Amino acid sequence: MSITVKERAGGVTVTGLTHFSVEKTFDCGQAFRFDPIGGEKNRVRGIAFGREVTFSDNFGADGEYALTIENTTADEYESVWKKYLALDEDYGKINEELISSVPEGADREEFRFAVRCGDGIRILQQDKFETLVSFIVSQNNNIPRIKKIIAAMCEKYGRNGAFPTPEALCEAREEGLFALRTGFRAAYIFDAAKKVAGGEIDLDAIEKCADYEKCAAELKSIKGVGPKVSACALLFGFGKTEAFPVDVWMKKALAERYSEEFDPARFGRYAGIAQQYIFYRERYK
DNA sequence: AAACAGGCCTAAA
DNA sequence: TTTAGGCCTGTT
Repeated sequence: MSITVKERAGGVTVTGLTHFSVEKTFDCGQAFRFDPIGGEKNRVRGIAFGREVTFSDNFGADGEYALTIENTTADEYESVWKKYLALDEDYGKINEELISSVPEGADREEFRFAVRCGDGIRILQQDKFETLVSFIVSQNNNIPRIKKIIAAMCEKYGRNGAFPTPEALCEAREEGLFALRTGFRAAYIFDAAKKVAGGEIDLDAIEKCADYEKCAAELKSIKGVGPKVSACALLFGFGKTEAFPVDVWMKKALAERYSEEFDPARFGRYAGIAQQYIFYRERYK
């Protein structure tokens, strides 16, 4: 079944999708500027790349699954949202590949269950600088406060709702960032803004670089960016699906549900997608 | 009201 | 190389 895009008044409707869920994709903690509207978890509104947009999905009267994107055009879908939502990836195939990469036995069955729980999650490809800063803010923090801080940052230092540029955050200075209630993270955010704006760190080059460890090392030269933050930034903002962020939930899942022999490194180039399934299963099931 | 939140830094072994 | 405290803030 191939994907069909229909343009209509104020938006587009996409049919023929499989392995996609608005709710799971926006509820798994990778994006901080989207919220459900109308009490419906399968309808979220937010801002990405400076564009306000609404995503919703449902099964129509004919039983066909459809994704609706409001406030866009077919052209913009092709140039922006398709890549953002990772709709050009074959997640069905990826899922099979991931499952078969786990040695047969209890570990594989547990992972198969995690895939069933998390199926529908797509790894978004968000703005690089925004993702980097967002995950710096996320450390030792909780989702509601992370969202509040990001919103305040966009409000105060962004233009027309867009996430602030590195230059804008440099001008804010550490004091301005601290005033957003970022706490001890203010110095970290400022260091990131300074290094990116000054050209010391080239985010585009990192995106193009195929050497994952080199990319991670580069980001880790920013104060406040360690293994977890760099992995999340690379996964959700730089298209590095091999990144495997290990947080408290992952440690718990790996310790309690998988054997000693289980090695996440074997997931390979799509390890980050496996990570999301395991995380989602742990967090929500 | 003490503990905790999808970590990281620094100091010390 | 690994480990223990401490950190801003807002909630529970």
